[in-house]
Amino acid sequence: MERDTCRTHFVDAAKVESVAKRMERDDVVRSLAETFRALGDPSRVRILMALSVEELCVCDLANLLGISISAASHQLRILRGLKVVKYRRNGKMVYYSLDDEHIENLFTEGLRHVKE
Amino acid sequence: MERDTCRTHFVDAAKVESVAKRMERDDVVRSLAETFRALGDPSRVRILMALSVEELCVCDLANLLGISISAASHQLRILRGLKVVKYRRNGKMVYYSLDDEHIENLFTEGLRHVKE
DNA sequence: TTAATATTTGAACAATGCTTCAAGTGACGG
DNA sequence: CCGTCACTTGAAGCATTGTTCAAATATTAA
Repeated sequence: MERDTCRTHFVDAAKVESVAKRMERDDVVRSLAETFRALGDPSRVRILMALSVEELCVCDLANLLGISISAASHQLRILRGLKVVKYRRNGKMVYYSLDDEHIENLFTEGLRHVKE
Repeated sequence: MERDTCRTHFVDAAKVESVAKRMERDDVVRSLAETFRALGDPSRVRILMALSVEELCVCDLANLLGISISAASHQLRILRGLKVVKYRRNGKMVYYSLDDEHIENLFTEGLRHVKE
């Protein structure tokens, strides 16, 4: 059935089996990928960077990143949906901040990696 | 010039200025985003998951994930290019493993986040 | 060298994503 | 209630991405 696999039996079936047992469920894999993808955009990385310093309103964020308020809001919506950022409303303004310390850690660990 | 910004002066210019100083250079932002995006795909998350257990050849990986060898190789190329995984050749086989412990940490920290 | 195997690569196609523009909420003040 | 301001949302257009198929490379064995 599998047409595109290795023809020999050099595949270590036992090894594959033992690794297979350690794999997470599909929905976990899916949301993990979604979360990483959410962080995989320059504007959204800058948002994380800014919010790792302090909370900001949408307007300040947009000014800081040099993008339109609409664009900023769209990005924040994605991050919000994945619990990367949280927000609080104060009158007309909405202030965003990082959701939890896992995000902070993800961000700093990522930074360390790209900086070698 | 900026047409889509807030009209009032409720923008906290001092705050924005101080945050702006803490922002990383553009190329750092760019590669951080690239790295996160590289992790932002279910197949590639599974690759990380598998390789966090032990090194595997392309064929075993493809079997494990249920994707074609060609597809696996394409994904590995992306991860290789971003120093997420490294490889060693042994005869005809190529064994892949995670590049460094930053990646391992990124992965486990991400897992913790999606699992609440 | 030739054949076989493991992996890589290129091109093409459908699907997804980011940005912009325009219209829609929600909150406050007059 | 009406207008304004901060923000959100929907739709359209264009770019990017993941997969597949086919052809190419690399290594080993005969």
